[in-house]
Amino acid sequence: MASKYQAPRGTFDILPAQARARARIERAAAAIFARAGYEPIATPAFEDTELFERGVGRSTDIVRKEMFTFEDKGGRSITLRPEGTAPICRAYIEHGMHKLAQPVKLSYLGPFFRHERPQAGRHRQFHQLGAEAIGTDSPLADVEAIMLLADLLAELGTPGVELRLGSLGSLDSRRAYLEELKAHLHAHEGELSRDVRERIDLNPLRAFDADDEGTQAVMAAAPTIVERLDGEDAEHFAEVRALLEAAGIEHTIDPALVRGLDYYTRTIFSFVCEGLGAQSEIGGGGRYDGLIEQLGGPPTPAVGWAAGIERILLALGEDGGAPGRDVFVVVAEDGQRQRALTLAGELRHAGLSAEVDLAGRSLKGQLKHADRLGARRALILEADGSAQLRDMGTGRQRPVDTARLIDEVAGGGS
RNA sequence: GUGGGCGUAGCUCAGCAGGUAGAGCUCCUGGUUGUGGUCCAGGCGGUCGCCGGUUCGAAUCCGGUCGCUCACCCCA
Repeated sequence: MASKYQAPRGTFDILPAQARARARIERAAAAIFARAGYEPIATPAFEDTELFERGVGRSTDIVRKEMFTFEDKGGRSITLRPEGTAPICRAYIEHGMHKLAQPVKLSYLGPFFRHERPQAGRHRQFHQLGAEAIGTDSPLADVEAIMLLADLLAELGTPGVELRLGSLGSLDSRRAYLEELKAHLHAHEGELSRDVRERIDLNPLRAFDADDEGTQAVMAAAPTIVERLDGEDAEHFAEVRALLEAAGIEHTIDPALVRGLDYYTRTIFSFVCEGLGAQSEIGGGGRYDGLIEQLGGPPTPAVGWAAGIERILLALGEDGGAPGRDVFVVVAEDGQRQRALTLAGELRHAGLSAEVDLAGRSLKGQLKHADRLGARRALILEADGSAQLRDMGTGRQRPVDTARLIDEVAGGGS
């Protein structure tokens, strides 16, 4: 344990057992994305700092205190990406994707970086997978996106998942609403908990999920943003809700739903999972109709989400299980080692997993090793050139002809 | 950035009215003159996070520091 070097704070090594559990998630997501036509895209792990300042918003915690920012040798300010949507929008604009058939549907998977104090479900380098549908303001796109994440979580068997839904309206109506909410809170300052009172101007929405009674009473009479949506925004939200109902996706309206980025408009949503610790959000997203224009592109509505892979793993409680092997080739006598490797090669070319002892173990040691690896069968090569195929489950073995090895292994049960 | 808990073998931990380090698991070897999974024996493996202080003597006490972890904040 006294190793001199450790993975940097908030980072971690993904060891083989973990890698297997992650691979399952990644495969499931890739299949869901492919079937729905969300094509993979990958953007760099770092971008110009300004992309995030303009895209995510200078007032957000992410930009104010959580970015890994440094200067490159040319004096440019570079930032390790804290989120995936702004870079994808940058790519959309840079490659003129507005000229493609709209919407452009994309999916991604990769590492992201935020300089936060680590805790359960929160790391400095973490992994997200996500989807974006760019170029349509149809509520159908909002619901299709939500369906993808709901499907993924369901297919993985994630327990206790809940969908929270909200709408922010346009940037203007959102700003107006927040002023109204602050005014309401200021008018009742005396009845609020100290915590909430101190954050009225910083984060008034948080007052909605305060536990103390005084605050709850004030919030019961507070305006909600959903009530303040104007005509088109209200209609859009109603359609999203109706479509979710039609798709059989349960959800609850949450007036306090918070997103960490400034660019969201209209629909926002969050999948939460109890029992994850303090970081209960497993994935979330929303519509960002103004972002692409904000970044210098043509006015382009879009919707998308991201989910935290570490959070999904936490919710699944998975360890990855044992890898297993189809065959372990054992030698009864050292002179057979070269032949063992050759035969393992044949098995591998046939699509089977096969290993040989690389450590000079005794016959007994090799079988023990095969057992530890979870090998289903052991092929034992005798000094006289004959061979036995041993079923590691039952302990039964029979002679086999290594000239017809693939047939022998594929055919017989043992 | 703030607060709580914790830092002893690869892993999980015991040891702590201060006397100079242990267990289980893992791994390797043997018991089994060819054959694993149970059992038994042996072996490998530790600057007791680091620095300093008290003491004849510290893993055990004190101070500092670093790290991990949980929570606040905030979020994937």
